[in-house]
Amino acid sequence: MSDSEASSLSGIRILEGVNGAALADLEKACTWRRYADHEQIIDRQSDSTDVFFVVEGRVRVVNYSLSGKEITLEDLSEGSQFGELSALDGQPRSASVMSLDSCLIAALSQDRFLNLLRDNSEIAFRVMRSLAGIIRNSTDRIMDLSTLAANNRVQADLLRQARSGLIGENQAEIRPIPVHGDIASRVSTTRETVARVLSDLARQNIVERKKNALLIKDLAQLREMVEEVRGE
Amino acid sequence: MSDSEASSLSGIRILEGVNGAALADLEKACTWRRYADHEQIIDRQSDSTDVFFVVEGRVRVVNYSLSGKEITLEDLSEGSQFGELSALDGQPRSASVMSLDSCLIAALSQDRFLNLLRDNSEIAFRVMRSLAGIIRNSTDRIMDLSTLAANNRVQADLLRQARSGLIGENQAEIRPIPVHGDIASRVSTTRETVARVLSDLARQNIVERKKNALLIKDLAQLREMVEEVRGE
DNA sequence: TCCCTCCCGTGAGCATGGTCACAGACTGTT
DNA sequence: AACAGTCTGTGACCATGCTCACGGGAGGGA
Repeated sequence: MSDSEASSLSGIRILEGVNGAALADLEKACTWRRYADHEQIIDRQSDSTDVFFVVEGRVRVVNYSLSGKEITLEDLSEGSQFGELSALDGQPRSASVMSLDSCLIAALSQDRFLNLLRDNSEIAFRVMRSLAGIIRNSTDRIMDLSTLAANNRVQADLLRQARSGLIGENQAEIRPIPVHGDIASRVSTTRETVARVLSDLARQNIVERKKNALLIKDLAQLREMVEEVRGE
Repeated sequence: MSDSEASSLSGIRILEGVNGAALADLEKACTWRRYADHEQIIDRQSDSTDVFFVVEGRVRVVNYSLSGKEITLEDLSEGSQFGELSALDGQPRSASVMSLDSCLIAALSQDRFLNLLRDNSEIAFRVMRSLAGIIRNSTDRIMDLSTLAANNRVQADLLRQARSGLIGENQAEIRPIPVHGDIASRVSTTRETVARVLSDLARQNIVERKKNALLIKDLAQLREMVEEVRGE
């Protein structure tokens, strides 16, 4: 992403096609703010209703159990938006959001957002499709939690991550090496279980821990290990 | 619901406020069909794109693991719609839907549905709010699956069901008596575990199985049992 | 160089709850 | 009245995986 785009909304997917003047207008209407690593951007249960655009950096949508256990719902990168739920229905925030990087975030008021949706059905459709995507991911996750054992959920997560780092037909590289605790938080298990699964896979020559990448050497077999148990 | 409304779309929540002529037009555009008990209405993975309205009866949105285990995602009653996801994004169905009763269902084509949303932003907003509600429910469920033990999930489900049958401050009546297997399918556990939890609660005088209702005699204590574990 | 702080790896112990197996209750049917 | 079908209750067994505990490696400041 070039610097000239860095502080504009031109990279935001749901706003694609908004013409220059209207976009400049929106940019002016936003409150812009830069966040450092691991800063809280939204607090669950708070009752703000702004919508946020991720202009630069990455953010994580999370929830905490009362015991402090962290459940990752989704990671979002540049071009995404979050906070639509409260803007749409006026209810309190359903989850917390924190920065993973140094982030540049633009916040748009509920009013402006709703007007935008009302006046531009193309954008409304993009929002609906984005919501539909979140629902599809959520139901997949519910199915995983309901039907897969913990170690298979870890394997399934590796497969998902592998999709963006394919090398040829049967191999993939995940980089940077994922932190075990992060995987655990995504698939609702413990750091230790993730470590054990990875050790097992390494012993079976299916993955290999490289200097700064995790190499998956046999995608097919990994896939088989997940499917196998799904079936029984 | 009176008979005069029984075969019209006037009870469908997202269509509220559509004026008579336009509504009659939509009604004519729909394919109407009556389903008996436990008939399949949508098959997961199929690639139809219609949207369905529940005019009469109740339907269940479910998914099956390959082993045949049934995971209930949601039960819908009169006035709801389903099938929007595929209509919006053109992807295959994300879940199966079956009738629970004898149902009267109206199906509207993707084209007509999308035109409707484009031409009537009020309806588009209702659809968005409805999607937002599904997402909120899903994330709650993911949190429950991630942080609660099986028996606490059963208790939590009882609390949810109790909300629509309150008797005074601290008691509630759930009727008809829920079938154990149904609860199990909603909270992803087994029929046996549900039976054991209910037995325990009966022993502790918190619930009582009546002739054709489940009486919850101490909501406060039940609530406490769930919260307690959520915290640790 | 020496801490300090994150991670990672792994063993032991134990609670949870899924599985299997039956027996009993209740309903509607012939 | 007998029977089939569906739902419930409970015991026994045992795998999974969470918890706790600890040691080791790798990087980064001072």
